[in-house]
Amino acid sequence: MGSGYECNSRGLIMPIFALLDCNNFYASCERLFNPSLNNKPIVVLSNNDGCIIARSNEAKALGIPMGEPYYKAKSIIENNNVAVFSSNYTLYGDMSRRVMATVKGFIPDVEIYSIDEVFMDLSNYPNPEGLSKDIRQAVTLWTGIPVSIGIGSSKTLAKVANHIAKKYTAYEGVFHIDSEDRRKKVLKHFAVGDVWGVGRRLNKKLTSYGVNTAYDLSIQPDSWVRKSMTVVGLKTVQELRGESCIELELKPEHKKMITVSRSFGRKVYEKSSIKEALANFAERAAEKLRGEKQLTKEIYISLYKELAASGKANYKDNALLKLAYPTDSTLELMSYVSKAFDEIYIEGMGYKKCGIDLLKLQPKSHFVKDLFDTRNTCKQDELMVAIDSINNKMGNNTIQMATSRGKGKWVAKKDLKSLCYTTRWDELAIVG
DNA sequence: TCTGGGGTCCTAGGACCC
DNA sequence: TCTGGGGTCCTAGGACCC
Repeated sequence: MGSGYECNSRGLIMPIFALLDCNNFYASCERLFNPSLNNKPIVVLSNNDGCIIARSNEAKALGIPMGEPYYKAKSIIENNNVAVFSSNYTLYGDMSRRVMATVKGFIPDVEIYSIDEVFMDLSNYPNPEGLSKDIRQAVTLWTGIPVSIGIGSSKTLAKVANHIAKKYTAYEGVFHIDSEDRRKKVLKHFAVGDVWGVGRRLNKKLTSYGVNTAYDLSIQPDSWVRKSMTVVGLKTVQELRGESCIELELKPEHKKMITVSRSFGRKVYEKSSIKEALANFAERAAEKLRGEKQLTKEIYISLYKELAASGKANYKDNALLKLAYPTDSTLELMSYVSKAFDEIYIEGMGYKKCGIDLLKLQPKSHFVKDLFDTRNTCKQDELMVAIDSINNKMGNNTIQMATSRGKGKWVAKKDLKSLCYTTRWDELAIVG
């Protein structure tokens, strides 16, 4: 306590990681702008209003499971007056930025791990626990989002500690695995399936071998772990023992792929509708790509059809396009996608979903035009910059390519979406 | 054409995460 | 057992080479 450094059994200095995680993030965001929902159950639905992806504590207490299809939970929801929202990613993204900005005000060295989680390196701070309490308080005060913080000598242990901080209110939202005794005690009561890196599949396998708790896993021999969980699992196990193997990623690496895909609200047969959807996705993907300041060299197009007869739910038709020259132009992407689509589309087929991936990305700054490249890239760049800046200022889709704007038969259902309280002038929250 | 052994590169698919 | 969309990483296996 007090030095800011922990030592392991060999007397080596160990790093200190903290993980801040927003409690029931999406549900908390919705509640923020609707105080009448305080202490009331809330659920948030996935795209397409398909299933439940976030629940307030009250909704969890009602026994509504995570990932439950909406229609299955409908009776519980109606009987208990549960507030239901379609997901509103604009709102969540904006609230996330506010939370992260608050954290960065305390700790400059952070890794934003997901929309509602951030890892911090507290190795050089004398009182990690006190500091975490201050951060937690500031985030609550300045953003209204409740958060929990877990502290440990590896990222995996910080994750475990975070679970404890959330579960046991007596710790007031901050829990530190600060000794060997505490580490063992905690891991012995921690289900192996809840460990970061152990998914459904591995959980099943491990429990079948009698490895039920995180502690059980942590004492397995390396060779066995390597064999049954690959090198990834070995890292997890070492981290559970308190040895840090997964470093903080302070600077986000360049993205390796960009995906835009969507399920349709229903089966879609019209060629023009699917083409319109793909054009939309190409547009979105190109925007993301330019936002990342990268170019793409490969486009992967997938159409998902439903094969009722085969028992298999989804069957996929793909096309992989390798581009002669890397690009970030919406126009080029759209024309490639459109041509490839014509080749894989089957007349009369009912499609349930489609999407595109951009692969083999490379930084735009590294691009050198060669003699055989006859594209007018400068002119396209100017056009794209103009479109992006207008769309940024005036809202998405202010300017859109004609092929991507249509009747929108493919558009997903979003019946219960809340307003964009923080990002759109016309939907600002009204105080009064 | 198979006979051996060894190596690299690429892709598809699986498993995990939020 | 797929209910959603967007990611990353690892491995097995095929193609191809000597």
